[in-house]
Amino acid sequence: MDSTKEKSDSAKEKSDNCKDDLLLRMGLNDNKAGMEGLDKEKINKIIMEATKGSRFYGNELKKEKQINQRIENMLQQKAQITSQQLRKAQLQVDRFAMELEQSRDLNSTIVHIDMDAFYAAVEMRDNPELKDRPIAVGSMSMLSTSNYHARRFGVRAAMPGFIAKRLCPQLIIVPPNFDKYQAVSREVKEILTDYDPNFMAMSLDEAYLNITKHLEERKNWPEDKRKYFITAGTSLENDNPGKEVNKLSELGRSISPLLFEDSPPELQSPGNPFQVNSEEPNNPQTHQNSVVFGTSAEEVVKEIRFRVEQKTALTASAGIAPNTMLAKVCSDKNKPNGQYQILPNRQAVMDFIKDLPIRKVSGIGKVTEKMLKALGIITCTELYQQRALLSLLFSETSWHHFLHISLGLGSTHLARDGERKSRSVERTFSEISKAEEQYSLCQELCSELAQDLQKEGLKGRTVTIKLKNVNFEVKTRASTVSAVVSTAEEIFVIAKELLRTEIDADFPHPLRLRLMGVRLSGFPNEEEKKHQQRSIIGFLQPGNQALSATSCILEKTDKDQFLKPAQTSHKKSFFDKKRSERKASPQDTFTCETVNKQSLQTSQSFQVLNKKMSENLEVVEKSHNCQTFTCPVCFREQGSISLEAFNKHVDACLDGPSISGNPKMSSCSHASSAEVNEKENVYGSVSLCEKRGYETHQKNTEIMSVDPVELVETTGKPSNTDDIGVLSNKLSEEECSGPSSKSFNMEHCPQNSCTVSLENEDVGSLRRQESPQPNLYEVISDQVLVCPVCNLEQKTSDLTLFNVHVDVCLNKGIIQELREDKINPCNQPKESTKSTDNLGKVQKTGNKAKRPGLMTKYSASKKTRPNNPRHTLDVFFK
DNA sequence: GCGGATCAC
DNA sequence: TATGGTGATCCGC
Repeated sequence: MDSTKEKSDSAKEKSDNCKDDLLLRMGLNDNKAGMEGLDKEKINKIIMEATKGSRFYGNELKKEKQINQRIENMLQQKAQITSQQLRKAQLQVDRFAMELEQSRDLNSTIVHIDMDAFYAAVEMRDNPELKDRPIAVGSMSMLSTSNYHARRFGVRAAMPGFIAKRLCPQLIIVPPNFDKYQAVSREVKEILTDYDPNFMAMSLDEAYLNITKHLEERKNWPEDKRKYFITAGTSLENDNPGKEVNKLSELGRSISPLLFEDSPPELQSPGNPFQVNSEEPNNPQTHQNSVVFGTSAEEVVKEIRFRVEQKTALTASAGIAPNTMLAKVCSDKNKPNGQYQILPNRQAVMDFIKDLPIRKVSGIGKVTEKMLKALGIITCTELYQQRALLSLLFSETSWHHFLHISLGLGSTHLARDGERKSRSVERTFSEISKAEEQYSLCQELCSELAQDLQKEGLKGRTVTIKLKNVNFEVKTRASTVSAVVSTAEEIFVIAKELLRTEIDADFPHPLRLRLMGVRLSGFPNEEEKKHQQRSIIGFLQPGNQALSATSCILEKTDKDQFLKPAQTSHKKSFFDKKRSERKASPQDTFTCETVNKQSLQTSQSFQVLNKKMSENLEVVEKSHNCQTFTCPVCFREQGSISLEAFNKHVDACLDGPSISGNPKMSSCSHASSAEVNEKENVYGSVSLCEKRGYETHQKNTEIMSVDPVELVETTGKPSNTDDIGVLSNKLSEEECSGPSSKSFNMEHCPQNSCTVSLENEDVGSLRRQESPQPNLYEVISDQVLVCPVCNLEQKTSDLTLFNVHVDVCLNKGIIQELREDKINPCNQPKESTKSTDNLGKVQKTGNKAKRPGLMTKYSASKKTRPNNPRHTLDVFFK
């Protein structure tokens, strides 16, 4: 009877914050008279008092309204379904159900292991003072878990600590110690490996095992291979010194008394420490100091739990079933420190499923539960009965999922962890409204993210920022660039721009933020990486005639490794600064940092740059014949000259080192590689380093372009080309470390010519091409690059950063603004002249005719960004 | 590709 | 005083 109470301990309830649902769930916290704890009314009252009127609650109400609207939409749609449609759907769904039934696989034995109140249990184990007391792990702001004692007071995971304290003033909140949990988790996983080397860890305290193979082998195992000695753990000794511990019947409580004493007494059936639901003929045999486990699945799982407890003094619960979906539900059934098995036959599965509330199933969350409840569906049986209707109201993915659940079907093999798809960092803080602080924070997040990315060697193309305002409204903004990025600086260039757009959009009102996050995704898969690899090899292959434009997508140089960790320069973190309330000057708090390094960009920059250039040319073209042009080669403004004159300048720029009207241009080299080599070997290498040291104010840009056709022709000198791929690595590693560094740089950069035409035809052809002409630009700049899109000087010598900036420029469509305001996007946010829009404001949307999806079909609202379109160049310069 | 949402842990 | 962080996926644009 009361064991059903403990079922409610499932992880699912942990994360629910919605008060309505909380109220419902609290019914599971009722206590017997005289017992310590709170009844549900008290719990709900306290929670409501602590919650009501808060911004958080306001947002919860708003979200609830949206869900209700979705439900209303769904019910409307349901009302329009004809009986004929329903019959047709029934046939279709039943056909599919039949197929599923035929493919039902009962041959696998899947185990789900779940450590009981893991973090809390570890803390209790390691601190005897916490024994017998209600504890939770987390902070005043948020708890990640609570022990069973605390749960009697309604203290749950995902509940803010300050509310928990009101529920249970004696509650001890222990700060989390993840390193320790990790170490314990490793110990557990070592055991699991013995039963399934390919087990799937879902988190520190949860894992799936496929023990099918183990069972097969185990059949023939002699007894001593299944025999384990019982050792009393340390926690045991300070519990009940005189207690007899070497009997299995005592294991449950004696070895890990802490948890058990918190458990409802009815779970502690003295003669049966392992909660099992079937009569097992070969229960563990206890001897003097050892125990022998049988060969059945149930015995295996007992053995696992026994070993885990012996090793860690912590208990685990487990579920055994023919598939993962069922095993997961099972592990929850006899929690804590229990196990449950669904025997591998259809009847057993269906019996189990019959009255199972759908909410118990992984994947059915709060919202889905509510929507299905509106259709009268609470149990799996009802889910099955309504299958035809569901197929008409939900997306295919969704109703397929529902059908699987209602038939008790699930995955029978443990999918190997796929490749990571994204990496992110986010942080909650007390309100931050000042733009410069927001930028500064953003920069810090980018640095953190970059560190994480570097550890895993990840580079991606899409940067997403996440903002949550003080009203708990969340929005994300993403930007995809044409080449992978990974360093803090690269990511920040993009993130900053996204942030700036949002700040501008709300101007003159500040963004009142409580959370900010940065994510990188769009990692190239293995195939793409290989392709890039092949491309670079093909590109550099001597005599390669079939040099296609696409083959020029080269691997970006791996310069991060020689980039000084950006963070090391930060003595104090943003938060530290805030905390100490030492206000730095605006320039300090937010500047687009000049990257103190020089990097040679061999590859993708060409693609990016070329694209930008071609688009820039269009810009120029569209802005009539007399304009301020910026040379795409030397990046100097050419003043108001005609296209023809500008073209001549570009040609000249490409043709020779001396450029008319550009006194600051130190070289725009078209020397032979030998010349360059010599020159740089003798002078350049040293001078560049020196320049950075002593002449940092001086602008110095060197540009080389490489026409691939000529490159191929000149590959008779292998030394010129073979090493291009590693060129920047070497260069930057040795950057400024000695005279040799720069010579390397030049040595491998074959000179060449590149003609840039502003004739319409050429511009058009550039534009039309998916991939630009395979020209390879290498820009070496000591100080300043000029963005060919926005025409503004970029305070960076890092070409990749520069390219990212250009990408961002294009993506955000800020060219016009920039040209007008002459505001560098790397600098302080400008005062936007844009009127505030209703960005983020909720608007109703009409019903769509298409088949609904679970998540959005019945969406109650839609956000629009009327004044913040994703401009394309075409739009901009129309 | 983007943005909002849902879900798990 | 005070309601998390990370990753994945789906769906409609």
